[in-house]
Parts: sequence; C-alpha cells; structure tokens
Amino acid sequence: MAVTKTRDRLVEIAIEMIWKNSYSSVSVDDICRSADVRKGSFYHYFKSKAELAVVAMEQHYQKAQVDFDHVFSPTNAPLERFEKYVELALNKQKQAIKNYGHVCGCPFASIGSEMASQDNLIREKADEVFRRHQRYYESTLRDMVAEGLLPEDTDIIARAGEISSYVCGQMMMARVQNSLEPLERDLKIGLFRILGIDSKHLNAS
Amino acid sequence: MAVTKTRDRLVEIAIEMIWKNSYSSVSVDDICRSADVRKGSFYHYFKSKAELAVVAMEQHYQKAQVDFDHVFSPTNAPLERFEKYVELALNKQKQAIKNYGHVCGCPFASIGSEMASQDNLIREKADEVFRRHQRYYESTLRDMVAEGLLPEDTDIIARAGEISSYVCGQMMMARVQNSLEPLERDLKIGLFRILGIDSKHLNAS
DNA sequence: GGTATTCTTGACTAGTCAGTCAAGTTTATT
DNA sequence: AATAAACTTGACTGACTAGTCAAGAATACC
Repeated sequence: MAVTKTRDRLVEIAIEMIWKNSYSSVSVDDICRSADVRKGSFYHYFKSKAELAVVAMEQHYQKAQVDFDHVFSPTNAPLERFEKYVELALNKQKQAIKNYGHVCGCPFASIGSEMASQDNLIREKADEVFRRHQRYYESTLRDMVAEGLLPEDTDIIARAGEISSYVCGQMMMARVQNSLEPLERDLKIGLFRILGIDSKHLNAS
Repeated sequence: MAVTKTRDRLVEIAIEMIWKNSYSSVSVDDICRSADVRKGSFYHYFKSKAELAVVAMEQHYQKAQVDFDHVFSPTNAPLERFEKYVELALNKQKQAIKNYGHVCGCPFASIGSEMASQDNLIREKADEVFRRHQRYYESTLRDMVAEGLLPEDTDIIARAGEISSYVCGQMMMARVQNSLEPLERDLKIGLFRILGIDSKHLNAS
C-alpha cells in the first residue's frame, strides 16, 4: 500500500484527535471530516478504525524517535541524556497544551489503557512501543554502569522498567490533574532518585 | 436521595463493568441490562451516565478504604505498611483477573485518563481520589522520618507523589501488557528503592 | 490510445447511543 | 382509607456508530 497524501493526512489527524480526546470519543466520521476525506476513501486505506489506530501509533512513535535518538545519543553523557529527556518530555506536553488546550499525557498509555480489554492489536501495539522505548533507558543505564555511576550488578532491565513506569505514571497523573506543575517540579528529581543520584548535584537548565 | 437496592446495584455493576472495559465501551443499556433495571429507573437515580460514574468512583474507593486503613494502620511498622500494601494491590489485581478475565490496572487512572478531556467532573473525581490516597503515603513517610529511616529534611509531599506515580504507572503497564509478572517481580523492589531502602534486607513474604 | 488499477464519491445499512416521558405501581405519611 | 411521594415501566426520540457498496474519476502501464 503506497503512502499517499490522503492516507497520510488521515493517520496524522487521527493520532492528534485521539491523543487529545480518546479512541472512543473520536469517530471515523470525525476523522474524515477533519481530513476532508470521504468515508469510502477511509475504508480504501484501512480495513477498520482499529487498524488506523495501530498504524497511527506506529507512525507517531517513529516520528518521535528522531528526537529520542538525538537526546539519547551516546555522544551525550548518560545523566545528560536523562536530563535532556525530561526536558523533551516537558516540551512535548507544553506543545500539546498549546495545540489541544489541555495536558494530554502519554498517548500510548492513554490509548493502550483505554483499549486494552477491547482490542488486542491496539493493546499489543502500545505494549510493543513501550518495550522499544525502554531500550533507550537500558542502553543509558549500561553506560552508567560502565562509567561507574551504577554498581556492576545493577539489574538493567528491572531498573529500566522502573523508569518506564515512573515516567508513564507521572504523565498519566498530569493528564488527570490537567496540570504540568507536578511534572515540572518532580519528574527530573524523581527520575534521578530512581537512578540513585542526588539531582541537586547537577546543573540547573 | 436514599440508598436503595436498585441504586446500589447500578453503582456496583457500573464500576465493575467500567473497570473491566472502559467508560465509553459500557453503555447505560449495558449497565441496566446487567442490573435488571429499566432505563427510566436509571435516570430516576442519576441525571446522567457521567454522574453515575462519579458516584461509582467514590463508592468504590470508600469500600477499598477499609482495606487501606487496615494495611496502613499505625500499629504496623512503616515499612511493613508498604509491604502489605504491595501485597494488597497484587491480590486485587489477581482477583480482577479471576473475575474479569484480564489485568485491569487502577480504575481511577484508567477512567480518569480516558475521560480527562471529555468530562471535567470525572477527571476531578479521579484527581481527588489520588490526592486522598496519597495521604496514606505521606503519613507513612512521616513515621519513617520519626523512626530515623528517612532524613529529617525529606520532602514528604514530593516523595509521596513519586510513589503515587510509580505505583500508578506500574498498574497501567500491567493493564497494557495484560500481565502480572512485571508487577510481581518489580513493584515491591521499585517501591523500596524509591524509599531508599534495599528490599533485600526485608523478609520475603 | 486503450486498458487496468488505484482512488474517490455519496448514498446506504442496521445497529447503538444517551436521554425523555407519561402512565402506572409501590411505599410512606397522615 | 386517602393522599402524596418515591419508584418502575416500556415505548419513544433523534442523533450518531462503524462499516458497505456500486458507480465514477484519476492515474499508471503498455
């Protein structure tokens, strides 16, 4: 299936609308209306609304990876990576507020949690994205061990899972509170505490 | 409005169905059918589906508080409270699997995240429940300071928020993964790491 | 230029949605 | 026993739902 302008527009608008609201509250008609595409065309490109969601999640993460690759570049010191990652996450949330009018949290967590019991393909895609994302943490943690910032016997996988859960939890809390304050106040400090590092020793930025 | 059998049945069945699936995927008709109540009666007790959800969230948390009060009783040593809390959370999830066929996570996070942008009363109720729940953590952390397990200058509120986010994140991940394994493997260890305590020094249970 | 393929269009199902309402039944009050 | 209030019933909106389909338009291939 070739990538076309119509298809691309559907995918892009879909993830925006679903991230802002929710999977269920955004109808195929809504998406088509926003994209100025008729319904028949929608079902020419996607066999179901759920399939569009899965494609949109994949594409959204792939686009975000460009930023993640930059932030988690091995040319940055390990702690610097986490610092820049926190900044990136905060900026994304601020952008979402500007574009969509409220705190949106993590789209994969929101969609994944909402649809977990209703559509297994959506659940699996969310799960897969989290697993892929966790590899950024794992790699950085290994570099921390190499630099002596963490003990040799650190359980990398478990520690990366902790970071995942913590960050994801903060994002969800921010969405439910509809406020970025706790995120701005606590995310960096909390993340560095999980790493066992007193963030007061780091440069403010 | 008096508490009646009909109203109670609606509230109880609603939270079960919504926790298992999602707010949007459970219709008023579904709830009425399960409760063997006609729709007119539903709207005699609740002015909208959203109002039922808010009532159901409050009632669900109040029922859960009985267990929380027991677990977080000051007669338990602070670390013991957190240990028992992890056990309680795990048991609730196991029960949910048995009753509903899959991992359900935290109902307040799931409903709150799903509805955050669509219904402000539901969002606020979820937020409020999290705030109330966090007081268990705060109180326990203060007792830890008193016992010398944490430094005097510990930021209790911030630390309680970290615990909230971490636990909530783990629950959401479990729902998305539809697996209790990571929860069973990591929740206790991760929680104690946030507390700055090596959980290996504690009794297995 | 002709043909096959891809894409678009708009009308169309058939079912579901939250919520309403008037008439009826039960229960509590006096 | 009479009246009022609380509650139940079932039929009813009107809007929306995901998805279908046949016919037509645009494009690519030969």
